Amino acid sequence: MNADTAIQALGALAQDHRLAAFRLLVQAGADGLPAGAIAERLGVPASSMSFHLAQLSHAGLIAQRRQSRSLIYTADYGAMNALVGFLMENCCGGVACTTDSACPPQIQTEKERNAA
Amino acid sequence: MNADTAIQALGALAQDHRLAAFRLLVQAGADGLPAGAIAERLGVPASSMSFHLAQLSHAGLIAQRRQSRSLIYTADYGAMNALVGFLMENCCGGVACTTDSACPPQIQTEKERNAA
DNA sequence: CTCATATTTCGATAAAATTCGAAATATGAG
DNA sequence: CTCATATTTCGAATTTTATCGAAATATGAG
Repeated sequence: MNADTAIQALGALAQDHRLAAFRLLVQAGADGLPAGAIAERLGVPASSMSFHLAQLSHAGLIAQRRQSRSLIYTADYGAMNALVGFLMENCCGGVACTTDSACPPQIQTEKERNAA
Repeated sequence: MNADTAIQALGALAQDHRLAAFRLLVQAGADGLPAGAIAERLGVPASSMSFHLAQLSHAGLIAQRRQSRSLIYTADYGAMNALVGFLMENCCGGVACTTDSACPPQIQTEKERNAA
């Protein structure tokens, strides 16, 4: 993941309705949730929620599929993983930035993965 | 870490100059860097950089100390760690969201830590 | 085809973030 | 005290985000 992609993802999550929506989708798992259900559970008008879902989608954090009349959104765990990986590699000095590091040398950097 | 704090931190990192500045500070380690050096290395006017450093500081991601005429900024690894922890706990389904999970059950949730 | 449901797109407005020069503040040197 | 350096704060302009009702699009039922 490059910095521009990371900024897109960080920005997508840096908004309360979007973070809440993403968390709902993470909880919902592979089944996902239809746009209307997300909007209703968060008390946000459908058109506003649609705007936020588009942001998350554009950032690659969620995927969309149609099921009859509903558009079902699902969290993309891979994208989230990539974001966390980026933060750990670029913003934690290359090492897991935990003090009570339970698992310090196990984290493989992107470079190491590419080399393997 | 609660959602509001996480949103602050995510928003602080979701901007190219700020992300770049934070990465410089991570590289610089405990010594940190003076505001002027960051601004110069990123080619950003001092007043603009000052604005961005204030955002990062307000989000708790960096700390400030005065050394003679310079204000030295340093990355706060603990805050970064907390952010990564929040993302892993709340946005990865409670488990490390890695597919090739090197260290899956080792990650302790905030609840587990509080209980211990 | 017509109607109802689910959701997005449009458009206009309001709110927040970004930019950066100029002026103000803080510190130290002579 | 006066001057130079380092940085922030202020103010004003520009750009980006967020909000939400109304209209448009997509799908399926009868």
